[in-house]
Amino acid sequence: MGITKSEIFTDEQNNIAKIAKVLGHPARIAILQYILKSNSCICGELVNEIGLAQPTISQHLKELKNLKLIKGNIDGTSVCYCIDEENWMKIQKTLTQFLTINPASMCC
Amino acid sequence: MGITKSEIFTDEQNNIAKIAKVLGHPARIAILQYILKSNSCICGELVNEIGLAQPTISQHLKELKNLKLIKGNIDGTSVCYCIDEENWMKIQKTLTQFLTINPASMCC
DNA sequence: TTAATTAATCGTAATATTGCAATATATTAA
DNA sequence: TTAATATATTGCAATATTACGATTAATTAA
Repeated sequence: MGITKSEIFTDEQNNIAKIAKVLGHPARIAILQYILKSNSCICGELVNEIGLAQPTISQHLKELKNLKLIKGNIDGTSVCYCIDEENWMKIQKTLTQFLTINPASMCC
Repeated sequence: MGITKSEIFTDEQNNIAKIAKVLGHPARIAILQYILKSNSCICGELVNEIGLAQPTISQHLKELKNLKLIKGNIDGTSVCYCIDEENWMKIQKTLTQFLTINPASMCC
């Protein structure tokens, strides 16, 4: 089918999966790493830095924006993207919390 | 196209994305949460617990096994799945490290 | 205004994912 | 052995994702 049955899962499960899904592409990881690395905001340099076409980068940026990992500020003809600190922290917390194992639950 | 250009990204970027991709489905999150919650290992209860067909669950389990988040022990006709603690920790570290922002890099 | 620049959107082809019925495999029980 | 049970695999249909050329929209420079 190709369609995920979101209805049968909890909001938390859907939320964690949604976050992970957006992080599940190397181009988006590369974009985030580049923004994190650059002390200042960046814009279309991503197209040169990463070897993907401009519409492709734009599409990936859109997904990162939708999840609110980044935000874009229009600066002349270009757009400056930066980390959306507040939401990043929330997302970080959600994933970190999920990944934190209670060792007592292990058995094999 | 639908094909990810893995060659143009670093191993680290591909690795982080691969991990996130596996976590990017609510059924797999639900499976992991169930294993974590149950004090003992589980097997086909997942099919009853989660509202998906047996082959679908089996497929999701396979992906979790491939990433080594879980491991399966054959126990009679059933299979007991549990967290692969060692690898889970590694994966946890990889993601957590990536998500840890250096606040100095923010600008907007 | 017009040209240049930059980024977003549209349309589309190629590939991947999700889900399940049917089937195969493997182990245990009788 | 045969039947029963549990899980994995195969094959397929429906949908999603990735990537990019072409185009559009928006801003700045001349």
